[in-house]
Amino acid sequence: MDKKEIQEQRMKMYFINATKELLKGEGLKSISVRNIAERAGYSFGTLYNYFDDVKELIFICVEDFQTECREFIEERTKTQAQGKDKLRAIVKYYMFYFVQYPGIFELFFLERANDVGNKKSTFEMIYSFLDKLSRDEWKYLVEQSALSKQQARLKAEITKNMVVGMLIFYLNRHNPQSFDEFLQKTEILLDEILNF
Amino acid sequence: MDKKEIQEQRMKMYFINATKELLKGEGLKSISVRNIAERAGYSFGTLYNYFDDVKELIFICVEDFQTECREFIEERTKTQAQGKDKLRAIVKYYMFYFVQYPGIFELFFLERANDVGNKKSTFEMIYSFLDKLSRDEWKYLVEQSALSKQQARLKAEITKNMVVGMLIFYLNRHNPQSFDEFLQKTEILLDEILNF
DNA sequence: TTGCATAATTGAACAATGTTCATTATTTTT
DNA sequence: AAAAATAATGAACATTGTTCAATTATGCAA
Repeated sequence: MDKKEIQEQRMKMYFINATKELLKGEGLKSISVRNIAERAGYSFGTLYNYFDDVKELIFICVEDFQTECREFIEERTKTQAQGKDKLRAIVKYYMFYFVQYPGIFELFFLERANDVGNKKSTFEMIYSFLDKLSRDEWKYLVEQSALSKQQARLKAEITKNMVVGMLIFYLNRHNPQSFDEFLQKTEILLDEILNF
Repeated sequence: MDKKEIQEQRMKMYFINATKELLKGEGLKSISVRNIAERAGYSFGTLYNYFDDVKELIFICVEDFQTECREFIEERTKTQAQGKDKLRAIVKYYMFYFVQYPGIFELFFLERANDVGNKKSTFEMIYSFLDKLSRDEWKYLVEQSALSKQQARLKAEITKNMVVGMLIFYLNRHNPQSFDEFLQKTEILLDEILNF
């Protein structure tokens, strides 16, 4: 039935939006079934009529946040001309997005891949997310003969992994202590990687 | 009293060793107060006569594991002559140690810095751990005029952060899937960073 | 409108978590 | 041996995710 479909989707949305609000606000630690359900205006039991478990709900949020993150970056970099500067900016705003929403960072990178199935593709999406965001710029630099295709691949890989490490230390360990220092460090290390 | 001191230390050791065994074996997820206490041969309540909370117990393990990790690396690299190869080897075995004990990786890098005080220094120790392990090699390379002091600092920083990112993706997300691929990727990326 | 059948919502109940604390057991001192 | 001090214990509490029988709401046919 069509009506059923619409109603079910609407119900799901209530829970999804509640979860997204909590993740943005308080982060992963504030997520509980009872919390989500209360914010959605239903009992915690009702949640299980629409989702198998709380993980399913949380991983639905990942895709929404990815879209949001992409838009966040594009808004801030679309006017820039192709090249190193734009590449740097993309990576920078990619990091800033997660600094703004540490809960989403946890969700994207720290949540364990316990089990199976459909989540595999979600993880793959997260892993290649920065690659997709910066692909055009690396490609452009290769076409400009600024560096070889192989070197671009390696530097992109180094960047991708380094960025996660930096975010861990900053968000989980307050190292560096201030955002200013973090910003400065980001710039300096990206400069070193793009120093060709 | 001296006797009291010895007895208390001994009691602490029972719990610490039980915790270390669990971390090495099953990882952080298998850690529970009742689990630790059972393995130590006492009630879970007894644990609280010797530790403020389970976090204190866990963070004591960090220092022990750091010593173990340092020895693990030194055993495998002490015969090598100073230079790039040894530096690569140190970083590699640093990573291998955590691949061997993913629970210790979680403990070192993923456990949140919730609160205060004495843990600050523990986190600082963890953060600078790879720096300390590889300091002599970077210094040697600078002395050999292979690269500038500033560049060495930056490359060390890039490496430190990248390594954590790579371990996250490998241990938490099974990316790459096999240890062989992970090993290969490690070598290639370290080569690129040390390509001077 | 009424009555029945189907569907959706609910929260009590369960297991597992960390932590507290009054009670019990042990050891030390007198 | 009795008293005092110390240590060990597990019942109890507040959380957590999840299940499911019972309740409430809804849709539909008569």
